[in-house]
Amino acid sequence: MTPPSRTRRGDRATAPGDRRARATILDVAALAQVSIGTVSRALNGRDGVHPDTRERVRRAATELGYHPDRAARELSNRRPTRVALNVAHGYRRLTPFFILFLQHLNDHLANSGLRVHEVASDSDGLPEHDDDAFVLLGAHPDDPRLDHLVRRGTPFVLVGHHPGVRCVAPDDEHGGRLAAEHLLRLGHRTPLHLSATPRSQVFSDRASGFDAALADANCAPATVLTADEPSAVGGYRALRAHLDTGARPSALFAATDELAQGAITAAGDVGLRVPNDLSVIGFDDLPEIGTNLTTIRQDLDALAGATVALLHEALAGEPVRAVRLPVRLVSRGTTAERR
Amino acid sequence: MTPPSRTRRGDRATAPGDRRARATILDVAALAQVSIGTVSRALNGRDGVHPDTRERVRRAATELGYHPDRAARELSNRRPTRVALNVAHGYRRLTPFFILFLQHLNDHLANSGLRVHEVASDSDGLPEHDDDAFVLLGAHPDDPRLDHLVRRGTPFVLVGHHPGVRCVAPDDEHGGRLAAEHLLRLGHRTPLHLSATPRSQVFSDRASGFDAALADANCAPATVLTADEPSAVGGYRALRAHLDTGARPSALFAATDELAQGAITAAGDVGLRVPNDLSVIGFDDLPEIGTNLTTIRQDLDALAGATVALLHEALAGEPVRAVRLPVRLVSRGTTAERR
DNA sequence: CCCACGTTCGTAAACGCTTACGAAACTGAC
DNA sequence: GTCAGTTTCGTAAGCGTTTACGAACGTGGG
Repeated sequence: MTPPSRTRRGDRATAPGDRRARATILDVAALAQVSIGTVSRALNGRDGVHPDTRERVRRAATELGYHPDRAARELSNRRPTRVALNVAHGYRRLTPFFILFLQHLNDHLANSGLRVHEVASDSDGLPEHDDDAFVLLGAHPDDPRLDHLVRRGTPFVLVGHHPGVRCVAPDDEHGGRLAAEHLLRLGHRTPLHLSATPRSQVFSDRASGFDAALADANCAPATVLTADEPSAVGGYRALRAHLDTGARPSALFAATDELAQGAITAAGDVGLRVPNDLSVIGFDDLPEIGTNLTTIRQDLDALAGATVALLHEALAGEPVRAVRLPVRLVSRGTTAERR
Repeated sequence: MTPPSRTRRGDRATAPGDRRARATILDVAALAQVSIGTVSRALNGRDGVHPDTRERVRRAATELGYHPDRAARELSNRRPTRVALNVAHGYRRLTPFFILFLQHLNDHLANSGLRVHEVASDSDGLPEHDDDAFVLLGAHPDDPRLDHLVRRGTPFVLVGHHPGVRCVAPDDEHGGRLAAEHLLRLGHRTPLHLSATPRSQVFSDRASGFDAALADANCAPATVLTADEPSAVGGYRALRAHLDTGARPSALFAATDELAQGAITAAGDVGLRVPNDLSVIGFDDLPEIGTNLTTIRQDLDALAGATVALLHEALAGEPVRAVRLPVRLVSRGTTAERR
């Protein structure tokens, strides 16, 4: 075997005092004591690389903060950078909200020289190597995919929250808070909270913001109704069951516009008028919801834009950061003063 | 002089029956009977190229539909693709509308791997060669920059209209039409039209759509008031002068929200109430306008997104197309039925 | 001990472009 | 007709990656 090739630039890694120069595959090769071909194969998951070697290369790459140059890769590959969308199992189902977000995301991606390659909807399976980057939509606290991607050094963005990874999310907790404060201002001191199962991070953040604001106003934590699915019918059934026990709440915070939708129908069916007898506030501000719903608005387009911006940062090897997008209260016709 | 180099791929241009393969600099060099170095210099406006040769290369490039590969160029340049914004002289001044659009455009560009290099605000001067692509904001019918860019084969997008070039614009004419129809529905058959000078394409499109709808309803063309500047004070002065002659119109279509703003103030100053005595409808739907203005809304974010999408098409050498973005009526509190 | 085979890896070419360098051709003055 | 200076252009290296090819090594059977 010939000794590791020392090209004219091979010694750059030996003098790491260099200015802002990004590490190249040559630097990694020098550090790991292998050739550039091996580095490429190791990092791209090609086989024919000894596990030990692969590990050594990976370590060298992370040590140097190496990220392949997009232009060079595209030139060599003869294809644009491809990003795959990967939806967490069991998480966000194909709700209207979700589909809407996907459309915005697609637009932003398409305007970015990036190409959406694949949308895996129910993948517990770990991401494969065919794609250059990933957008993860939601994640369990101990999602194996996260660990997998960081280990492999693949650029990715998580839409959701997780400590230590590059992620973006609307400020769900603050949204819950806004909802509570609005209701409190209207004189409702014992509002209901309508949530749903599966109870994702999103739902618990909204709930905890809501409860925190109630606590600040010296109110007891809200009674929680849990719909068996995060949809209009789920919301309907949950509230209807509650009302059928004779309960008569004056206000309700639904974790989703769809849940709110169902709740309003249920209220109507037992003769309650909204907002006179029952104030209802939702979350998301879906344009589809025809009613005049008071809700917490999140800007899907901004969310999509931020996702793509972070993706570019990931591709460029910039440091990890988390983005939290503001939400705001949109006060419309389904909330009123307590009578 | 050595004969033109025939590399292993040099003969591809000789067999143009190839499938979707994009023309490379080699093909152009072969067709123009020069070396690739000369092609690069000729097309990039470097000097040291004989005018005749340059012309020959240009012709070869357009004949083959050649566009440099972005990845290769970035790899060689060691810098991202740079795009310059270039504002037409005398056209859109720095109105709030315009600034707002620039912000959206900047966001979309930044999310695109593209970098804004330069904003030339008052440039009759022709674009130089430092940039890889251009966004032109507005253009005269016989703007020399257009011809210049097409000749040079530089990728660009015009925000505005011009036959034969890649451009994007809101549907101003249809917007004017919507305004007229709204006023007609409310019973106003002799509305005023408040426009401004300089009378750009934008203004004439809005006016012609307005007049066309009036004509369809068998109404006479609207009386036109022309403000001496497209601002709130311009609008104020124009309408105030008109009202001071004793005229008492029942409705007015302002070509921009700012003009409308000024008009409303003028009406108030002579004791006219909006919308009871005078209905006012604007155009643009600026978020800044605090009043409850009925207006024609255009989606700035969509406009910016489309601009960037077209820019990518230009960079990729795809065929020219023009995009026209829909606008819609937002009916609020400054228009009412004629009494 | 030799040979065939599989595994692991290094070498170098290729992607399409820009540009430093130097060679050829032309210019004009002498 | 020479020669220096000026245009004009061709050659080749280099940008950072992927990957086909083949070399080196280890393994096992005979």
